[in-house]
Amino acid sequence: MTSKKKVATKSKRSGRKPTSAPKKTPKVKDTPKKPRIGILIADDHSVLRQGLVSLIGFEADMMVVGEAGNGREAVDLWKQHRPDVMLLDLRMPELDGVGVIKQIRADDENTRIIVLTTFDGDEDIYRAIHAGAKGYLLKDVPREALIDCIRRVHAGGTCVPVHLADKLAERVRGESVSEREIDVLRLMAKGKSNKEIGSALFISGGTVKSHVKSIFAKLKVNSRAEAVANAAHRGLIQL
Amino acid sequence: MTSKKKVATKSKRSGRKPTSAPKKTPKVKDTPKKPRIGILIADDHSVLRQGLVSLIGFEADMMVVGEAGNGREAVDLWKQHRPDVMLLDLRMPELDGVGVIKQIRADDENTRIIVLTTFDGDEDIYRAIHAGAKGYLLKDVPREALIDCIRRVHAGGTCVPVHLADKLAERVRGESVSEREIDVLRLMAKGKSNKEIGSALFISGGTVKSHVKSIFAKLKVNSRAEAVANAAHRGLIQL
DNA sequence: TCTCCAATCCCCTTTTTGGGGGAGTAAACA
DNA sequence: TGTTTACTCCCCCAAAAAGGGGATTGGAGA
Repeated sequence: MTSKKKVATKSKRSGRKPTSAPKKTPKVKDTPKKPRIGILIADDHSVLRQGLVSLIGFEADMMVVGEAGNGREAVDLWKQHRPDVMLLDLRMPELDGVGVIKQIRADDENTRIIVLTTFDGDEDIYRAIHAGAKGYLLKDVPREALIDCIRRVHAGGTCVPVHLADKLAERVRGESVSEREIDVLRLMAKGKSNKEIGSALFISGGTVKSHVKSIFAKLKVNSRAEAVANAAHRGLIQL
Repeated sequence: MTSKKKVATKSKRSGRKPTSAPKKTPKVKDTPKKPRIGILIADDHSVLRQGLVSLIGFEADMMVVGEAGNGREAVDLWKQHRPDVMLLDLRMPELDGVGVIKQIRADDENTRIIVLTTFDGDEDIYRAIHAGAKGYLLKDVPREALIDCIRRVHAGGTCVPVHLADKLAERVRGESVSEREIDVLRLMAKGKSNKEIGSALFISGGTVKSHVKSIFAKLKVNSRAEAVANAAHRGLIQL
């Protein structure tokens, strides 16, 4: 399953610290002194995995140590290889990205995980960062940004694109939707009336109405249909 | 922008017909007789493009002739290169996949286009196939299936995974939602009332109500909130 | 041609929603 | 300790939606 491409050892490394120590005689012994950044890839799209492997293959100071196609595999391979950096998709079969982060950080608080995903729903970002991800990239990142992000996170830093950071900040400022309200939202998306929602949650229809009112206020909408659309867009509920 | 990886000319070709004609002396003159399948890639995710380039690079009888990062670019590059097969993502900036298919088929009825996308919403599949796509793959396809699909489509065939074909069939059986009804759905998702929708579409609120009724019937739902959720899930509307 | 159906408009009734309030309890937080 | 906040429940009332019926037009297809 795992591709075994051999990296062409292009010298493009250490472009950030011009240490001005021009050893014109490249000693072969140098290589073991500088171990590569070991990277674990977890994504259910094989084509995308191949893209990452290929991109990372261009970098002399990085190497892919494993590829996982689902969440459980990701945790297993992490335990097996203990990579320096992990590239992780949020939406995966078996175990979703946030679950993977939580499980891994239960083992090692300091693991460097970069979430690389398609979705920019506020909730996804928030949950990933909150769970302990050090970076959050959308899959349309240019190649340089990805590589730069890996280096930054490996060095102990973080990386979140500005427009995503803005969403995060907005999310912190804005009032957050409570668990109970999300229960209501989910049933709302199934077409239930307040009374039906009340029955399902063992509360009165009037209470549901109160929840609905505060949902509207928090999401800044004024109808159930809009609330469902908004909540789905933010990633509060899955359709 | 376009990567210029040189293919390693791995001999893995014609693995389907074991012709049992083991030419131990590979004649160099063979190559021009068999021109490669020229492939154009259109996807807004650079990492995924890289993955495709890399995967296709392993095949001796295929080559990537161009990479587009959005719909408009895709059409331009198609006109410029006239590739044998085009791999196309549906969700792209500037111009979406279906729009690309339509524009290209206006020029050439016989273009072979494979839609390669993340979403399996019924509507996406239907629209793509209806617009003239020859193949429809989800991005989690294994590498072999992708290559096989390219060969099949290039040979004039089609390729749609069974579970997607099922959805297509189901869609044909079920009643389809009309354009006007989708207009209504879109405004519904924005929280508009029937009266507001009527004003926006220059029809009476009563007419909107009729549309809403038939939407409910077709989607088999009984509230606006559920209709929005269902329509979004099917890909009828985007949130 | 005739039929089907999308699109437009209308009637009726009952139920639900949306927008105002207020208010008590328990838990978390400063 | 006091304050906030999620969760629960209640009131009233106007507007909208849901569910039922029917009717006309014009175009696409059998």
